[in-house]
Amino acid sequence: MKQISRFSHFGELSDKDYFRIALSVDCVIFGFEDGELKVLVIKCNIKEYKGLWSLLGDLVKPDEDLDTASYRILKERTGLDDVYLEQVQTFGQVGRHPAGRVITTAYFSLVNIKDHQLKLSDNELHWHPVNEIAEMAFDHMEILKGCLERLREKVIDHPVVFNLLPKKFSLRELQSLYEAILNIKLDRRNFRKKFFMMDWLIDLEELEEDVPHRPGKLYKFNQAKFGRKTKKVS
Amino acid sequence: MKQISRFSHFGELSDKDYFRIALSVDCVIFGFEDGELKVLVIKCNIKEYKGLWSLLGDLVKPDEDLDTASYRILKERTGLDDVYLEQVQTFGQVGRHPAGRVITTAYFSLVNIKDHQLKLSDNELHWHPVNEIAEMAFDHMEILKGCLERLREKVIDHPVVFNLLPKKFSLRELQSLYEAILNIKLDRRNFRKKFFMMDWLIDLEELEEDVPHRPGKLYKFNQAKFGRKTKKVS
DNA sequence: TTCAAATGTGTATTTTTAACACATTATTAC
DNA sequence: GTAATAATGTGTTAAAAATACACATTTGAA
Repeated sequence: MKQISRFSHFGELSDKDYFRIALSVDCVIFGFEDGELKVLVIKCNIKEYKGLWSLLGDLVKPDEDLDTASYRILKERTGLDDVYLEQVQTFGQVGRHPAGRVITTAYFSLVNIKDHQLKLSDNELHWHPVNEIAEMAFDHMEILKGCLERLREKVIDHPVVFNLLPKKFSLRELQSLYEAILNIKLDRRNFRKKFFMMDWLIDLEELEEDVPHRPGKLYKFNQAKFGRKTKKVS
Repeated sequence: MKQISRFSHFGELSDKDYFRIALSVDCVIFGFEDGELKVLVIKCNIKEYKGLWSLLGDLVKPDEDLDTASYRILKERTGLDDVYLEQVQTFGQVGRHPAGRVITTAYFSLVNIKDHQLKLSDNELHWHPVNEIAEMAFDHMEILKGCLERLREKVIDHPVVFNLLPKKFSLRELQSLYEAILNIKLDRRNFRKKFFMMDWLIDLEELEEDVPHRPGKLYKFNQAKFGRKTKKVS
């Protein structure tokens, strides 16, 4: 109770208010490729979790905001600037990291895989199908699940999936993306009807190329209608 | 980049991976009284925010999980054990706390005000109508807004509001609670119909007492249908 | 030229949500 | 005890949203 009082009411933090704690952010970076939802992971080298996949994360710096830290990681890892990023949950279990007390705040982000293919090769980074991951290092499986669930809730009401697609895309690609995220089959006619009604799409009057079948029309996201990408749409 | 590698891949955290950071949790404790949604606040005594309301929070202990810390605060402040608690968001802006770098994880909780009236008197705690708070200490206004928004989303699909009511309640009380949370008027007939359809309620075959009008039937929450209070219902 | 595969399109049905009014019951005031 | 007050309790109709469903068209490939 004394500690509460000191903390809530009176001046500076005293030495014993601090302890050896590290703060990190972990990014669940989603991508979409070959009809599958994928997540960017890296092989874990610490002995406790040798060989398992882990998420991309880093310690937060003393003078760095949480959001800034996660943007930094994304930039460093994917080279991408203008990505969708959303804080999901903070994981603070005492024993979650073998190296000590590390609290991590999880973010999910949505990127178009094609936009940064080049950066991947010389690295141990890897796009892994979300559905095919059963085990990860640390509590990263739990983090991944939490972020996936949040993504699923999000896409139902909010136009965020466009961050996973190239600028121009067909309705088939869009539908297949929703099916991959939600893990369900959708009716093509109802899907199209709904999207046209919502007015989220702009018809580019162009056709797909290099597809082994009748090409579909290409669309782009009606961004003007929603303002900044990362802003929540009500 | 070196720091990323050390952190992600190799053994122990080195000294420079730590910095003077304090971790806290803040609880937005909601209650319902006199037809209003209220939040439990305390007068802030630090000079920068003298006289403003602040949320109830405390530093997390070195060996304490985040969830445990927020339960502890609730227990200390309200005397209540079995409360609904949900993590909402972590606030880590560099300058958010005048005493130093303090990162806080916000939780909201739902309690029945009547259950712990006694504990309040000798304290500076105060139940304040949510709608009448315009300014708070620190970034607590932002935290409150975030939690309120989360609560609003939550109550639409999930049976959590019962935590704000006494064991026995009338449909009028229940509806008035929804109206207070969502800040809208609801149609009484549709409201009742919906609740009976959802099968969330058990008719206690009792009537209200001490009401200055025709008493309504009393109900209790159909808890058996949903398992643990704090568990998410899909 | 034919085949395969995906595009593009509309209607009927069901379900959900929203709007809406009056008789009944208990309390209170006279 | 009678009348006034105030809230309870109850169904139907209309509108909107979600779902189910089939066939002709276009292009690429064989």
